[in-house]
Amino acid sequence: MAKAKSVSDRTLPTIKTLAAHTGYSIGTISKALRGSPVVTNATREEILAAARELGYQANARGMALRTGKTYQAAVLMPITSAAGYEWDGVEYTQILSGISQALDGGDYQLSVYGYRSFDDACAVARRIADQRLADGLIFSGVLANDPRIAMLVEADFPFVSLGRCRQQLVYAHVDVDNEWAAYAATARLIAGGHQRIALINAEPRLSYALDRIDGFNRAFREAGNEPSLDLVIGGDLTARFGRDTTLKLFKQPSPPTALVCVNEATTLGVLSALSSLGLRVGENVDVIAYDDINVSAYFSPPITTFYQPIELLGRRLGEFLLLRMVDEGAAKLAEVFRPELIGRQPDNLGGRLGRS
Amino acid sequence: MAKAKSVSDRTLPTIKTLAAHTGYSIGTISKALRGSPVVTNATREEILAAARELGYQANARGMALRTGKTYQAAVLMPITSAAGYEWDGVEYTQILSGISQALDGGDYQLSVYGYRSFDDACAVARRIADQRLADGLIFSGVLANDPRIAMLVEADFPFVSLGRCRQQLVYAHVDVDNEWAAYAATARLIAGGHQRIALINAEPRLSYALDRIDGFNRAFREAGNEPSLDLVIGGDLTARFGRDTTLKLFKQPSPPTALVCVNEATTLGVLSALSSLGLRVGENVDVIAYDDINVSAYFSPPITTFYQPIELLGRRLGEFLLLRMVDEGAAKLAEVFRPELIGRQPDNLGGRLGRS
DNA sequence: ACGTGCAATAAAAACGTTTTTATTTTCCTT
DNA sequence: AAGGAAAATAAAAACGTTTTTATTGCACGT
Repeated sequence: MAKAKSVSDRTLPTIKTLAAHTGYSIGTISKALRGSPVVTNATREEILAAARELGYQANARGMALRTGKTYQAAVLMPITSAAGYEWDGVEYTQILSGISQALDGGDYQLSVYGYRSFDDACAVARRIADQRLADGLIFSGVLANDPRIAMLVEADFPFVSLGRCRQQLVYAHVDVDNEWAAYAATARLIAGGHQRIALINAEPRLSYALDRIDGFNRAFREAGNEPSLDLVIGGDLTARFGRDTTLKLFKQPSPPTALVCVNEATTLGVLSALSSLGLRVGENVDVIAYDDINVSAYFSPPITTFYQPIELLGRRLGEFLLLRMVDEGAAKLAEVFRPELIGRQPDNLGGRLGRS
Repeated sequence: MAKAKSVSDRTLPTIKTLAAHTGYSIGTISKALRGSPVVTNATREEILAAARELGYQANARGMALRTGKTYQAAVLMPITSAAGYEWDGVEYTQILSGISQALDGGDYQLSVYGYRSFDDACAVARRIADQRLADGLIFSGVLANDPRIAMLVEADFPFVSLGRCRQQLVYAHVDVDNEWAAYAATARLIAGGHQRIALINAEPRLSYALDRIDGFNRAFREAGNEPSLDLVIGGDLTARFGRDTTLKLFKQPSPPTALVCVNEATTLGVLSALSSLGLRVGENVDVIAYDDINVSAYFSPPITTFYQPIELLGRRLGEFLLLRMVDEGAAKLAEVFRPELIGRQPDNLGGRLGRS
């Protein structure tokens, strides 16, 4: 039985193969392939033809070693522990998908680094920058005071963050306008007659959780009311958190009459809790949420949400990183998306707002 | 204003730095660091101490170039197009998380390759193997007759697939026992008195979709009934597909009385449709589903599911790949997980089965 | 005392590139 | 027709490793 020719047997054509094949020196081959103007057009054509013929592909490791570049774009990804896994972090599929789209066809390869804790994330980021494991870095889960941003800015290492910190630093980033998002949702509920509004929020050390609280407060302030700050709860964004929190809130002497939920997983938990409490959305209580994987339309009842174009955020992250890696200034690379309201049955706040 | 020292200014310690620092030659340094037995213990200690002191870390590119290894583990990931994004592929977060856990601490770096179509996936797989862009490959979405498996086996390139094809080939894989899973769900419904059972399935070119149909058929056969094959529908596994399909099924003259749903996204769509049709799960109709991101407990009503340990599958994929890359035979690297039933209200099939 | 064999280390080559420096060729100027 | 600048290409060096080959020093047996 003849053993199949293993992929490791064959040897790939290198620049040397091309040199032998065409009679030019390896230096000339290299220059021709890189499009250097010092080689004659005729020579270049000849070499390119040979490259095509032999199926030559530049060896990334050789290039990397010589140039010092890695041709890797690193992404930090939170790793969930197996135990109580629930929906958590699912939007990462979209983010990676977007980044991958941006990188597609270019020279950069997407490299994923998992981390288990924030400290871990910092350590990994530092290692990537210090050892130049990649030419650039993308990460999310930005804290109000994020040491990664400070460190990377200081080191002048190319990166793009999904989210903004609260320090006065210039860096490339993409974000959702969380302040406005929370403001708009809260204002809509206030206009609908609500005073006791709960905010099911992310952990308050996260920068965007603070932004949401700011928007929440602004809505009350503009309406001339005191914000119901006792109803602002932060936690991990799982369905369980949504349910547990809701059950707790409605045990209070003065429960909320409406809830703003920061993602769909918590929303699902909130709806589950409301249903088990015998409360009906749109009648006894109102809920406004934010999309991440866009299934709110299928909840019972369907929930009015603000749509966040997560995949687009991902694509922009990738695009910005590419620019940043070719030394585009960080100042220009910033984009903040405003979520878009998608009204759904039976959110009849619009009606209550006096429109009909 | 003094410019911050950029990360690209400093030069990292190399094996040469260590050589200069200790007085040994670079060859000896290399051997000492790799733990070769030819160097004296005293020398090794001395060199390791110097390495620690200078914070030396081996340069992956240098190693890669010399050894021909890439120290990259590639993963093929489906890329969803931005347009109608819905939940699709969210389980990839868990899979990547599991793989990342397996790779953690080792020498291999996780490299993600996006693909937009099956042909694209094949092309990317071939490129990875041909050009040795990575030392190993993981992919999912296996077809009954999957050209990637045939090609990689033929080339003897290390890989692990999530899913099994229907060709007689020896290759490392991890899978869910889909035949059994569908069998168990269908049998449970048949025992509960159902005859007209729908199977909301993946596209039938996918190997596991066929496995599910097999199990579905076996359950009917063992009960001595004709399977309701007209109620087996394949499609993309979105919530929209679940809803549209359900609405269609219940317009038929002879609609199903129970449904088996292949993942949670479709389940959500199915529930949404049932609700809009005025049907109540556990009363007019029964539903059994399969977990992917484990939120079925929060559906209204909560749905009985078979739990699939997706993150564990991911971890096993990574573990198997590591073994495969050090030349462990593929034959030993196979594991098929059986999902576990998680009964939830208001699935009262248990009651109807005559237990009480 | 003197090769022998072995242990320890040094030196050199190689992996596939890019880049710098050197050489050859061409062609223009006088 | 000779000299020299410019153009084209070749040669060599370098990136950081690992591995193969060469060298050194030393203990040993005779």
